[in-house]
Amino acid sequence: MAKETIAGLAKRLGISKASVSYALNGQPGVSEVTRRRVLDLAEELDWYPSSSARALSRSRAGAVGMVLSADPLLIGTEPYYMGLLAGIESALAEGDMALMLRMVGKDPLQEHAIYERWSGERKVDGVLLFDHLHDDPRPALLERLGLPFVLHSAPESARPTSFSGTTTDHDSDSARIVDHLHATGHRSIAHVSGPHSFVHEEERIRGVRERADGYGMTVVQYEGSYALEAGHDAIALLLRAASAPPISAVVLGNDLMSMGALLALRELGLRCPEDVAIVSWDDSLHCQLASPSVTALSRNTVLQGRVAAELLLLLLDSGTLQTRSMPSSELVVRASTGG
Amino acid sequence: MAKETIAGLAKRLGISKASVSYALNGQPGVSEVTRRRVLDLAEELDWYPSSSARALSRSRAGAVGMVLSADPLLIGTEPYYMGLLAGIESALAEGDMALMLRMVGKDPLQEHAIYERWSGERKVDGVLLFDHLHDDPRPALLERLGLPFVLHSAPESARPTSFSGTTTDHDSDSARIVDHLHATGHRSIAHVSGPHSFVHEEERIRGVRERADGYGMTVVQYEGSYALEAGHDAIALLLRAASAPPISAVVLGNDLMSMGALLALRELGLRCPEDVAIVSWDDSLHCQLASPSVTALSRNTVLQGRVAAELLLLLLDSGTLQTRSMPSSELVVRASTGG
DNA sequence: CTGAAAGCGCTTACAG
DNA sequence: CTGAAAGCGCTTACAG
Repeated sequence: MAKETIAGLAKRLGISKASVSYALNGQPGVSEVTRRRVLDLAEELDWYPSSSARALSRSRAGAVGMVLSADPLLIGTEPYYMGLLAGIESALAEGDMALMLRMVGKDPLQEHAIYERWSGERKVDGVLLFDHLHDDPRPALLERLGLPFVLHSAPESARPTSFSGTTTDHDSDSARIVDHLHATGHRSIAHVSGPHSFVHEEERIRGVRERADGYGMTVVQYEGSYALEAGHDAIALLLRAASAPPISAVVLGNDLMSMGALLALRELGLRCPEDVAIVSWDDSLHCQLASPSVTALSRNTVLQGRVAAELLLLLLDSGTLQTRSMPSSELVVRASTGG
Repeated sequence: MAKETIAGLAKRLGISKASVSYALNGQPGVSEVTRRRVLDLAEELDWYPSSSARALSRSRAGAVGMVLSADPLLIGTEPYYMGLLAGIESALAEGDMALMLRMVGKDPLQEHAIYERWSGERKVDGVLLFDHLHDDPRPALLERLGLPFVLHSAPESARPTSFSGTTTDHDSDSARIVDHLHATGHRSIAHVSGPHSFVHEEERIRGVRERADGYGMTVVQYEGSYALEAGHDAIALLLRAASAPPISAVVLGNDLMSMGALLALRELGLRCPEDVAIVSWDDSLHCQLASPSVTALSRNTVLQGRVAAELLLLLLDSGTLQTRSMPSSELVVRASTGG
């Protein structure tokens, strides 16, 4: 069977290609009777319009792009990204948009090159941006390229002027964690964040410090890499440095570093939570399975992906810039803080 | 700046569109001088040919599709899929092919509908098939649709007659595991597999049984779902059933079930490995972090994805059907078997 | 409501 | 080696 085309359908039905197209796309310009006949025939023949022909004539790719730019090792072990992907995918599928996925290392130039290419080839209609960086060059680049985008976890201050984005209330997340530690008796804590180059880490750091200050708690900050080893090394360093009062709880920026912290405590012969309590800024199966299980901030990553994708669809369909705040996270209290 | 086109470049250079096209695509039909001028101008203008126009005139989408069809919860926690994706992506990027990703639940009809659509819209040039099922309807469907595909982990018996595929030597994997258990003194073991509907599970089951038989070992088989709870429940059930000699080691089909098994042992007050040893058929960070750490078969999932993608590219470029066997896995011995 | 025609931006025989 | 032209399969003003 030769591939059917719109011309073929038109001939079979004795009408013009235009009518078939109108019928297919729900456009006015055909009678209901004709429309039904077209739709029925398409269904009967299992026929779908060619995506590339459509893309060419509509000047719309029908796809959005996402670059996963992180240490491949991290991506593989971080459940965070899979959740994000699942959410994105579900929203895109509903909007009949395809997801174009690329994974590259931490090299920003590679990521930029992909955007240039996508824009030049008109391969995607828009882009999803995650992990907002301090002085992030990507928004300006995408604007120059004319590629619409949604910035996930944009700073609260970013009003929907030049781009769409989701915002996360890091202050509230920070407060949740610090409040819990204060309530369980901790007065001197450490905060092992992810890289300061991420905007969300800056905000978390400020949030934790301000909340702790409010309670008169001491907080030592340490910059980690999100890798398990970073959590391990941070603990070793922080607990070696004699501080008064001694650190009795450590907040770590993700689940991997929290696992590293647990390992380090074990090596040092320290008990958790009796000697040192642990809180993870990301929940995952690792936190649940660890012994002791780890108290963690549960952010709904699937929902986050979904909302970001929805904002992008909205932007592409109607040009509407919008900011949506993510629902606040929940602290799941487990054994690592005596839960 | 209006979008450049091939016609624009041709005009600027005072040559025909055809020449520009030939130059761009490395085709004969242009002098080296002209080719250079074209390439230089394209570079200077940051210009790339429109992917949809290309796709339409070449009748080639420039993308391959992959449907992740599994319990979303499983996908999120299984590092397996991320590794696969990373490998696939790296091979495709080198071949200048895009990856079209869809995630659906376990409903096979949904997956089939996606293939029909992709084929009808000519949205992808080929498809990557994972998790080969017993009586898998997908190969026949894809053949009917005219969509080339690669079957990952096809049975050894499948010669490259009708499709390309990778093969895994499950016998050797099984032997590796059983040998280790036998060497560490176990004579009565249980094997908690994944669903029997997967071809690879059938082969593992046979492999384990045959090898155990060779040693005169007893082996009880149990069908799990790959979910953590399945591993948990299996342990409870298997150890309750009094068998002689009592089961002293359990092999579980993936890392999640192995974690469940560990939890169940703890609940039952049994020590691992002293009372019951554990082996996981998939290695992951979970196996490393668990206490005790879990002996696991380390399959290189990144490589597996890469090879599958390479086979598909080969098939699409040259029509060559080929079978490639995956390198055999390595058993990483850890504390759960007394390592 | 319908049809003939141009256009989307490439590739590719076909003549020169 | 180069150019003019047809074709890929849709969509969309534009006339009727």
